[in-house]
Amino acid sequence: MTHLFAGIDDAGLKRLAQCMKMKITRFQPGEEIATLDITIEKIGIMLSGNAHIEVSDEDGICTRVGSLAEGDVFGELFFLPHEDRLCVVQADTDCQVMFLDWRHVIRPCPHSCDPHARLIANLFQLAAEKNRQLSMYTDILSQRSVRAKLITYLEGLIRETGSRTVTLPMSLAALSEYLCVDRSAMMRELKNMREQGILDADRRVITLKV
Amino acid sequence: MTHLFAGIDDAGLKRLAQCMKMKITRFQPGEEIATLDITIEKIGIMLSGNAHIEVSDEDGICTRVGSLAEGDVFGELFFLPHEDRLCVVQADTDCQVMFLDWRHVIRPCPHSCDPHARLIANLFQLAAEKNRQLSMYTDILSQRSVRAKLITYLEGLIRETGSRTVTLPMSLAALSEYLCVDRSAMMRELKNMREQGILDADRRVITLKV
DNA sequence: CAGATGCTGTTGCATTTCCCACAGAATTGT
DNA sequence: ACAATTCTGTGGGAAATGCAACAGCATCTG
Repeated sequence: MTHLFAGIDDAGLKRLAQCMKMKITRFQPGEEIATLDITIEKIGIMLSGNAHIEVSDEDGICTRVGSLAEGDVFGELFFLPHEDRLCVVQADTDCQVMFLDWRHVIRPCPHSCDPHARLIANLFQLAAEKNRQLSMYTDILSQRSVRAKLITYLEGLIRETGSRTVTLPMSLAALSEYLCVDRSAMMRELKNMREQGILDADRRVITLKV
Repeated sequence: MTHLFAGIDDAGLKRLAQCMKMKITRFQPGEEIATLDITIEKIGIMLSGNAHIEVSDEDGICTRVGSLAEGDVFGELFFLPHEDRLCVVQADTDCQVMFLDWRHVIRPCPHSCDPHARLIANLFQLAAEKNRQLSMYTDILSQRSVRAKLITYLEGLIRETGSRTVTLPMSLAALSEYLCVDRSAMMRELKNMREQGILDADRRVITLKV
């Protein structure tokens, strides 16, 4: 995974910090870190701690739409909310967050410095990766049966890890939610596939044999 | 929808064209316009004609993953393929395509010109919008029932158009594919909802009454 | 105009998926 | 070490979904 400051050395970082007036702020658990608008304005980087993004619809019902941990980047660039919805980033633990001002990011600094170009490239790379993740997810969800969803998901994991035996990064219960299927239906399907020799499954360790 | 060159006047465009060596190429139907790699290299803008993006997996099976029409932008920034897959942009009709070189885009030109900053901002805006579209789609697909998928889709349309009565931008058959459900099941559900007074539906004109 | 094609609307039937409920295994917290 | 909680694995019965097939309309084409 690309890092926002990948390929930028300390000297470059210092220059950037001046160049675009980085600010670092601390937040307490429960505090509001930022609200996301419909225009791109800010970029935040989680330096430490955990947070989440939640959207509330017209009825005031909140839904968690994402989690943020150390190193993660957030902002309108990565999550552009719908027009009439309120979208908030909220701290779960103590957090340190660095803010960049969008206007300074896109306006090339008068020195036309190299770290600057690098930062922009990294930002694009991150946006592209986010994009790829999302389309991988729609790939899974567009499968019609529980079995096809499972296989598509597992193939993705296999592609990432390079091994046909994978360990699920979450509980089976959580997986069923991720795949948007009933847990018991998924367990049943796992059993069927095991019986048909399509895969081996022992708790969270699964080997796809197709 | 933001345009790639939004807010840039003719003088600015000319300057940009020099600045980043824009190239315009023609393509015949069926011709390959570009292949998308796993690193960001190029940005293409459809000036005229139609094309599509297709991915072929290890078995050589192609799947259409997107359509491009006049004004659309493509490139690794917007569709980053999986590591071991071949991804091709292919012309459906006669096409004129403008190419920008990625390196010239992110490297602020020595003149630090304003159109340049504008172009970068527009690119980001487009990426963010693409992102939003994708997450809207996952929103729909993550609904468990045909009814919930329909309602989520319609609410999205209503939000976009501002009217509770919407005309579907595709045939009902195409909609069922988009929602990843069986066509007859969807028709049945539409009838049920009509009978229950949840909506009015006459062919592609639907009014949501909730 | 006639024929072809594609879209819409409907139905019976098979299958899958969901919901609910339960019990043992594993994990966490005290 | 024990209690509490979560996770895993299973099953029956209900409900939703998918499949296949057909007929009426609309649209396109020569």
